[in-house]
Amino acid sequence: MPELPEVEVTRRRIAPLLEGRVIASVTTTAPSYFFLTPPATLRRALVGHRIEKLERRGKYLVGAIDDGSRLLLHLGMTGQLFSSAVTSPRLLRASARAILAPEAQPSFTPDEHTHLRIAFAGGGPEVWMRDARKFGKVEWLAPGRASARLDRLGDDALSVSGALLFAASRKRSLAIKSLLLDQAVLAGVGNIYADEALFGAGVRPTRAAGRVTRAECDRIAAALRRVLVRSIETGGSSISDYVAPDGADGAYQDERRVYARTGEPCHVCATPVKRIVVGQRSSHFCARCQAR
DNA sequence: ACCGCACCCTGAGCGC
DNA sequence: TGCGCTCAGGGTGCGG
Repeated sequence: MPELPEVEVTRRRIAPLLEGRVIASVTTTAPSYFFLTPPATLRRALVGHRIEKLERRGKYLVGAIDDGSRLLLHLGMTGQLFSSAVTSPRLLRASARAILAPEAQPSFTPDEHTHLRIAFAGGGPEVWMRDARKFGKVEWLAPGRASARLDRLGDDALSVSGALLFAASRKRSLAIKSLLLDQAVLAGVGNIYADEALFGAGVRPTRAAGRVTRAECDRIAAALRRVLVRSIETGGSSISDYVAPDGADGAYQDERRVYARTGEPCHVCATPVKRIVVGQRSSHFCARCQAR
């Protein structure tokens, strides 16, 4: 679900609820691979402490805690991080959505997928994390402790340059689309924005990375920055699960040019958008606008 | 070193 | 209605 724009919008809107508040309690579901740090350890580490600042590294949220430790959150494919005070149809199953009229939908109550609930001293809305597929992650890092996951990440995708893409792609035989998705090259790019950027640059997703020219790298970098910034401005893409912490939907899905538009006409030339598989991920492009 | 693949899960939507 | 199938915004670890 969440790529850089959705994670950034989440960070901006959840930070006011989180930053500087003393954590009163931490409630979790049972231990599972979702918790890289076991729930009991997590509770001990967080209760009584404050998250001073919430930052973003690629698709990770990193909370800086008052004792120098850090809390890492990753939303995986279906992760949702939100205020306990909000409701949204996206927090409900389709079956529940179908039964209840929108005005009759009660505020969300924690279900079996609500893996983390953080309450604060002095009350107010809690911060809840829900993830049906459990591809997300929660990890606590003791003071001074490095994180292999964070250390692996390349430059943040918002600061991508053509020079960086050109250097990273030389002598690489994989598809340029797969290179863009490699978090060690660029942190934050996911399937939607890789497809959208390649469309914007007029480059086919299957092109061998090593054969992409310097001029094309410049165009890809510019298009990537453009779609990421625009998506943040519009609140991200709400395609199936993504909901902002305040319960609002994003609107960038309405500005997509190719992603999940298979068979629909290209907005530029009306050629039906094609869907193929590149590196085990569905990929969408216009065969006319994105020449071989 | 690089690259493709299986795998970690649940739920929606489709054809029959 | 229900079954079986495919698909889904991510990341890791393995083997060739």
